[in-house]
Amino acid sequence: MAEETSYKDKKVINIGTVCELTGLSERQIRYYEERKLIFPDRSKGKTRKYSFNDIESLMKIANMMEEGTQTYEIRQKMKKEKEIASKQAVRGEIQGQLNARFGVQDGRRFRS
Amino acid sequence: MAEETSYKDKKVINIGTVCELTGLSERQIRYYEERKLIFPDRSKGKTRKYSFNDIESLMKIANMMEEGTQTYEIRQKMKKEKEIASKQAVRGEIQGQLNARFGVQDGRRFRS
DNA sequence: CGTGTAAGGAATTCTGACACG
DNA sequence: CGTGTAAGGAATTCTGACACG
Repeated sequence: MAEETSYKDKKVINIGTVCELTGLSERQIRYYEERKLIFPDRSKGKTRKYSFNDIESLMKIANMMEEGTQTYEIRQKMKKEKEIASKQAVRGEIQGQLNARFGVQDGRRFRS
Repeated sequence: MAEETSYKDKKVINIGTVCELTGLSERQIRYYEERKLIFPDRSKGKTRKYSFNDIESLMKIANMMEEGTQTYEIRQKMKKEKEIASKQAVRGEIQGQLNARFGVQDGRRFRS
């Protein structure tokens, strides 16, 4: 259940490297940010910083763009996925509370 | 046994970001490279690229330096650790070959 | 030995705009 | 709408060297 997110989510990659990893141009990457599809951090000097997660998102975006999907539609789709994920998180939390009270460990039940 | 190395090993981080993450100066980081303690990649434009693994190494190096260890000794120590790791890799490989021939699956033995 | 710094240049990134369609 | 490009400036990074110790 616990995931290794520390590296995937850290925004440390410059736009030039993102271009290499995704095959996209700087122009495209900045435009997708303008259209609210990705959200890089900024360093003091204003340079954009991306995470590996951002890169994965960009590759998915690139695929959808190739299929002719518009940025607006992509944003809609991402919003929906986010809602689903959030519902699953709530469900997981409730499940966790149930487990804490009524007990499940390594698949075996117990009473606390 | 299979590890998620794809992100940890990818050299994508610029030196400025490494400074922020490690608290070291550019000068220090470049010097440790000169002393063969780290080995960043280079982009076309000659800028250095580091991985998260490099950053972890640098933090260990920083700790040893604070304790007064010399770069030479650190390099020796790293060499030894590398040898140990390599021996373990060999052992793991042999074990894998044994398993392939005589069989272990999910902890249960089998004959092929 | 390990690190700071000023020096000068090269590579990187940024923004706003014009262009095409 | 999505992307290329030239423009000018600002931030980043690089190397080799001098300094201190």
